[in-house]
Amino acid sequence: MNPYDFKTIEKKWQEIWDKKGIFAADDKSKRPKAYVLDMFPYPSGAGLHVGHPRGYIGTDVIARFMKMKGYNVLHPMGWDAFGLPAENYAIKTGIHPEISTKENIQRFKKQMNLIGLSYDWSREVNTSDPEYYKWTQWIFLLLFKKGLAYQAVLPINWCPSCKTGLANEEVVNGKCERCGTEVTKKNIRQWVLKITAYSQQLLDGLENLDWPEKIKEMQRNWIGKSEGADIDFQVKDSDVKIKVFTTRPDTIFGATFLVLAPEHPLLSQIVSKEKLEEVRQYQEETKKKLDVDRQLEDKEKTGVFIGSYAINPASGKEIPIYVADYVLPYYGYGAIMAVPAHDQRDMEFAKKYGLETIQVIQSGKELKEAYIGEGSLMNSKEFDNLDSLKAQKEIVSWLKKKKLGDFAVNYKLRDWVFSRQRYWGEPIPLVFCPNCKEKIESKKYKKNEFNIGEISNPGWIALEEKDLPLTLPEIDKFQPTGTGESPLAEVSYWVNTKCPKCGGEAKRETNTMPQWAGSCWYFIRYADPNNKEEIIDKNKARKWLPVDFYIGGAEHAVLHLLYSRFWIKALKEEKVISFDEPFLKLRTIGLILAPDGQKMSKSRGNVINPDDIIKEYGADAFRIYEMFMGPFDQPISWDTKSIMGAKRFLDKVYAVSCSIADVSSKKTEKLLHKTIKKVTEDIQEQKFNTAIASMMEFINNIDQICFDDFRRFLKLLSVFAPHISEELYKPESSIFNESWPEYDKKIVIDEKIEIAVQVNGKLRDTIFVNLDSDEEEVKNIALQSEKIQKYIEGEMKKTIFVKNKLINFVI
RNA sequence: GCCGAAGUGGCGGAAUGGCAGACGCACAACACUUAAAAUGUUGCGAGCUUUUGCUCAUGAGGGUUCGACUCCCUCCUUCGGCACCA
Repeated sequence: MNPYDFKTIEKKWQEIWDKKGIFAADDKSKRPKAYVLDMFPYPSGAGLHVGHPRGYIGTDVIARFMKMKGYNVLHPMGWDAFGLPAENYAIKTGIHPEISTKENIQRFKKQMNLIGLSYDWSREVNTSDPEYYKWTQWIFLLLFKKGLAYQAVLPINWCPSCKTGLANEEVVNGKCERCGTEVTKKNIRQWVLKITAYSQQLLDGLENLDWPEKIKEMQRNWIGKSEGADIDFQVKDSDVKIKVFTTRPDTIFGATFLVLAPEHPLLSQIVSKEKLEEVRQYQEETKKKLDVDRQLEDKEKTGVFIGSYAINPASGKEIPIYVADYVLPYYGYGAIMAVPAHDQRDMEFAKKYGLETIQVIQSGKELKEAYIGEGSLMNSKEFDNLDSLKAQKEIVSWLKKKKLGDFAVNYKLRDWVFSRQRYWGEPIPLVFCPNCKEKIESKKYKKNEFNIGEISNPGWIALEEKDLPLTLPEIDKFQPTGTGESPLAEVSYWVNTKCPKCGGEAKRETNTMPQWAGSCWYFIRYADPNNKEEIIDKNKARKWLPVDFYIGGAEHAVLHLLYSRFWIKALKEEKVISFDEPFLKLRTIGLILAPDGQKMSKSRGNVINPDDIIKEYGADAFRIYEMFMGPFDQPISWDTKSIMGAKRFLDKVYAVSCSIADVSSKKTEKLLHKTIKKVTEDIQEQKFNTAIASMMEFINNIDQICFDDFRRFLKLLSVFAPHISEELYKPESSIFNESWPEYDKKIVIDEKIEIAVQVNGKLRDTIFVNLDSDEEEVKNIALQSEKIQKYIEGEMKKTIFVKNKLINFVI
């Protein structure tokens, strides 16, 4: 048997597809649309390894399948091209990120084309292209004007030696990845987006999405809704009230102290003179700690009494106020009422500092550990003996009447820190104008002169749409400034500008946007990539959006998918688009690990390059193997040996094409229809591995096949192995312009079927019976079997009969 | 610690209440060949058995059921995610 010449065939068809534009999405077609999308990659310097294409091939199978099913398919690809590695590479080598990024994109594209992926390259987008990021900036301004952007001073990871801010991934074990210095915190002015304004909507929106339950659950946990109460604690001898959130207002009589986070804003007002120094020192200590350290598992609790007391609004008792780092500033109000009897952390803290413990829920046993369950109340005055769930409602209502508290909902979700002190990102299109600042602060401005964003961030003025894109200035020094600011801050000709509102002297914002910005909305742009007037034409938006099928790594379960959903909800409110969830159906890919079971990475030296595999076995064999190796959503180790199986299968298909008969045998015909059924169903459930297995069975078991039937088989194969299928199909234009084969229900059915005969649930024989035989008929045949007779001695208690499956005699 | 997923031949996996191991890899024997490779044919969970066949076997133990890889309980292991969340 001659192996087929994949090199020639694959190159030939890739060129034909490209020339004829077979896979271009048609803006004018009346056919129903299917938008099939990959998560676009960051074009790293390392190129693709064999793990990346798994998702791309899966998406490609679906896109080609949908096309043959009669859909007008949109299947684009692009580049998430801003990001840290390109900038770090520039710092090291002086090569401009734009240049290295362009080179990387070339390489990625070449590798993708070798695989034969059916992308519509006419719609390619690149997030670092000014024509693209013009619209990223446009969306930012829309959010800003809507009041969804605000400034805050927040700590960033800071390397005191490199004098630069660090991303979380650049901090390894609390040390700077580059120089090994201990990382500390530095407060920096940041832009923050109010994603929390959409907490409930983001939670509710998950309901109707066809996403893996696991991913939905992760988003729910991330949003972290909890219901409880806000309660005010009056500070003794002061006007200050400390607000806390609690999920257990029923335990309020057991609240014997308050704990504030070291970052709590009211701390300085209520700390006593004697304790001032001690508290300040504790705050400093906390600053040195990284979140990681602060959250270490069995770390001993630390804290400081601040010398002041608060009044428990229920019991009226005076309770001490502490500051401790186990209370986090971001969650709730950065302050808790501590109930040592019913919260383990509070109990540990109380034991260490000798604080009072009052049990208020009956637990039925001695309290060695905090009792966190439900029960009847005790030590709670008029609420005694009330069930804790009921007591929650009554106590909050009672506090509400006294104006000391109210029912409240709290979310774990935090607002999104949106600025980066970096060069290689989208410039934030704002200027700071002292003149306008004064105008806003003195309220001497006309109605509609300033937008909501400008009024709530005095001095910060939005660029006008006609001035977008605000492009990155060319620089050749990418080194960090040492002050924590972006390298852009050094480019004075760029920074100093005129205010678009008043024409006065102004300075540009030098922070840039995070990498997520471009990926929040790229799928919108694919529908209308070259539009210079609008972000997207309304008709095209209606035609293509939202995404019907989205495939990517589970590592994006929370951030990318959540941020993107947030932007879409805001854009819908502004009527830019008319859908409120971007990705209707989502499926995740299992990681491909190196043969050693480790993650593939350059540093481990275990990377397998798809180019080498394709050179040796061909793109079709590579594609078949990637889809055959195991369930699509499970992680799996690469095994180059096993690809031989895929190659042999294709060689066999090729051999069949050389011995075509005039008519197919009955056996072959039946098998063909069964295979069509199985492959169709499996593709719809992304069970690509079993779809391929059934095609292998088909090829292994046919005896005599005619060209028409062989072509039907090739259609099934074509979505997985497109090149060889095109070649053998001998098409007019392309096999992908043909329609997906249908199977005949009558042919699929077997008239005689084999069923299992069991005695006491153990298999003893199998017999052939007519399809749909009834119990009596099967019983008669089964009892004739000698094997069965051997086992049937004594009284038959009952017979279990499952039509077309089995008969079981219970003795 | 919590949440989630998973555990099946030498290996990747199939079967999600009804004949465990489809399909593939590796391996072995045979055929073709001067030879090797490639290809083809056959075999391939373990034990007992001359064959027929029998017994055991899906991480461990228990349970439900006529019947359990599949459902329930306890435990072990691995992988992922989250982690002092008030």
